[in-house]
Amino acid sequence: MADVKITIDDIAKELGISKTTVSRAISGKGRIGPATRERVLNYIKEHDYHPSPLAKGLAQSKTYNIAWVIPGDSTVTELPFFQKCMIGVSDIATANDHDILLSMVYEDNFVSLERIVKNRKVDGVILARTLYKDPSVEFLIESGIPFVTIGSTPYKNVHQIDNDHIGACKELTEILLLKGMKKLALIGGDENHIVNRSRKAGYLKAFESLDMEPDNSIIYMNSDSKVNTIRNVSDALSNEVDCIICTDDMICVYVLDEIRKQGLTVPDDIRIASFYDSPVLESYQPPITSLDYDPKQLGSEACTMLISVMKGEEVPYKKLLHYDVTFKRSTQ
Amino acid sequence: MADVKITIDDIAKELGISKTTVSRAISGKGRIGPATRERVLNYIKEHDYHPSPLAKGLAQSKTYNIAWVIPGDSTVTELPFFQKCMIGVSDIATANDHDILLSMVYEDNFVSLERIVKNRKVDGVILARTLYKDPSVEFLIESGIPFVTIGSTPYKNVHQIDNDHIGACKELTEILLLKGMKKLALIGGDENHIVNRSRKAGYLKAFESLDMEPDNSIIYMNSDSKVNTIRNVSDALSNEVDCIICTDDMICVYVLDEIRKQGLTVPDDIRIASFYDSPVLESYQPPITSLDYDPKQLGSEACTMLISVMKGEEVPYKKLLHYDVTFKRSTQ
DNA sequence: AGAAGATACGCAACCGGTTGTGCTATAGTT
DNA sequence: AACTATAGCACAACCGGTTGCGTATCTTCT
Repeated sequence: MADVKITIDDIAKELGISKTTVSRAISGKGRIGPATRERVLNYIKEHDYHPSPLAKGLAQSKTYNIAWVIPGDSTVTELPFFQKCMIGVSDIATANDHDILLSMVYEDNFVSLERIVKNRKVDGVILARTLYKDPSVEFLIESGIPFVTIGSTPYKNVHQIDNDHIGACKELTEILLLKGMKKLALIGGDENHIVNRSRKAGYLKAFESLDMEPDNSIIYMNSDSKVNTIRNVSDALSNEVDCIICTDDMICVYVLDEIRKQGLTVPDDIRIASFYDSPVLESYQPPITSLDYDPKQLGSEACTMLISVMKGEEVPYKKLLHYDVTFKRSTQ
Repeated sequence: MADVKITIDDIAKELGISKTTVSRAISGKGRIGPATRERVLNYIKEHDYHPSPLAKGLAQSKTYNIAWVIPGDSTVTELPFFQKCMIGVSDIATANDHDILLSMVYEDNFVSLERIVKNRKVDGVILARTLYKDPSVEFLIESGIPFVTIGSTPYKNVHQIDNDHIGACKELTEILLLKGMKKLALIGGDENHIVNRSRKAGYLKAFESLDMEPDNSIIYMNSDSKVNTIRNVSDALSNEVDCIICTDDMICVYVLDEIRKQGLTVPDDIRIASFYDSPVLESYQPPITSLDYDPKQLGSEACTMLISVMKGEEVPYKKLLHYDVTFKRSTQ
């Protein structure tokens, strides 16, 4: 640390060779004698030399950074989902000598992302958003920068990765239907959000595959607030449903509260199923049927995908990660 | 976007002036005619020119990046705390034309941080960690890079910012003591973590200020697992305590579970108080006494502090943020 | 009107690397 | 022995900005 700052020129001078040679010794590219190479590498180890990423970047028009773009909206940041994802991204990025530049965007603005991309501070972008139709995707397409989205989008020829929400919810719904549920309600949030949209699609698919007809009057996709959710539960109960699937576990908490208030018990009077998005239901009694998935894996797969894309490799545009359909917390 | 990439030279040539002048027009430094300046600025707007941060950085030995360092350990990432903090950091950084480079560190290694600092990819560091004694702080001191820590550290002459956990817990304890609690237990996690350590200190201070003697046999600072916590609760109950303060709300959940199991009710048989670290207690019935603080503010203050430090300004080493002691969720 | 000072701008070096090209000595071929 | 191929290395241009210094033009003052 004492050495103020040591450059490639210093090394060249010290070793009596040209900086070209030093550079080649480090990168391993170009023709270089093994003995010389060894000398340089040793010198570098000894003196704890780290090449300036700025200079390197300037010369190669690369930054060795990737952008990690997540929503900053308060409702989303309550969930540990993105934070877990980020660990996966971080691991893979670090392993590939890339650093992560953070960008927080909001439902109605992504200036932070624009800045980073237009300034060319990154070589690629991982866009982790929740909206199905998302203007920032269009921006990225325009810009020409390599990117992958976490969460499905309707845009074509965009690299995207997601958990198989459709498949998981289809499976869950099928299981419940086969268990004999007659009136199976779905209570979910805004369909502009990928997760809700997908889970509803899975719900419908299950009916289709079993050749049954879903009852649209007990599908509630506007449960964005506690108030709405409670209204929907009441309505469902007055419709005498025997089971409710919640598209996320925050909704599930409200549903359970309301059911308890009305004097009903789970699972005797009514069954409840949900997805494991956050730990709020972790210690709930009785344990709730909920499906697991692994955000960290989602992150690392996304990063792996992006790095391939940045290398110019041919990568399939879409990848789905399967849920762990083992009902870990279920007693039902 | 069509223009492949436009450089400062292009602009100079196009406008028939030197790149020096263009550079000065942009930065505003150096003597330049207002008319010329206007021309350049207009051209830039028109052609959506963004100077290369790499070139700029290389020339000035600055990166315009700051590192955001957080723990990647799974127990920590469950909490939305750091994510909320990050929003504050992001806002301030963006407003000051800085970007955020992410670094995930672990209790037993901070290679990611080392890499970023040694590679000079950042101009400053915000270290958001939970350990009281933290080797990465020593590393940062050694390196000479400007940094601030979120969370108090015992190191001297280190810029640090934290919520006033001591003050808040002191106040909470005092209130409870003044309400007449005779046997007031404290159940907390490992004292190597800043928060636990501070809250215990506040607890003790309260007794001191009221000239009372704390009972060490009902202070349990090893509640790091559910098992330990439950054992501690049992022990406290057998000691016939009339109130329990939990150092965090995850502990509080376990405490409440156990109390319920033993057939006791809150707050009639026993009172429970905690801190609002995550939303797990949000919908608990009955609402639990818990103190609020604002992670986002913590983040933005930390970033503001860092930027001052980077500018070389004189900044007090320590700053405490006060809690909102309004007992929002309390009915007790 | 001439000198002094201020203003506007250009020249060229520099930040710290990468890389295409060319030169030289050695090894390999016939 | 003469000729080519190749390995090992250096030169110098280049990436895209910033900045100290020098110069030409314009004010201003006496």
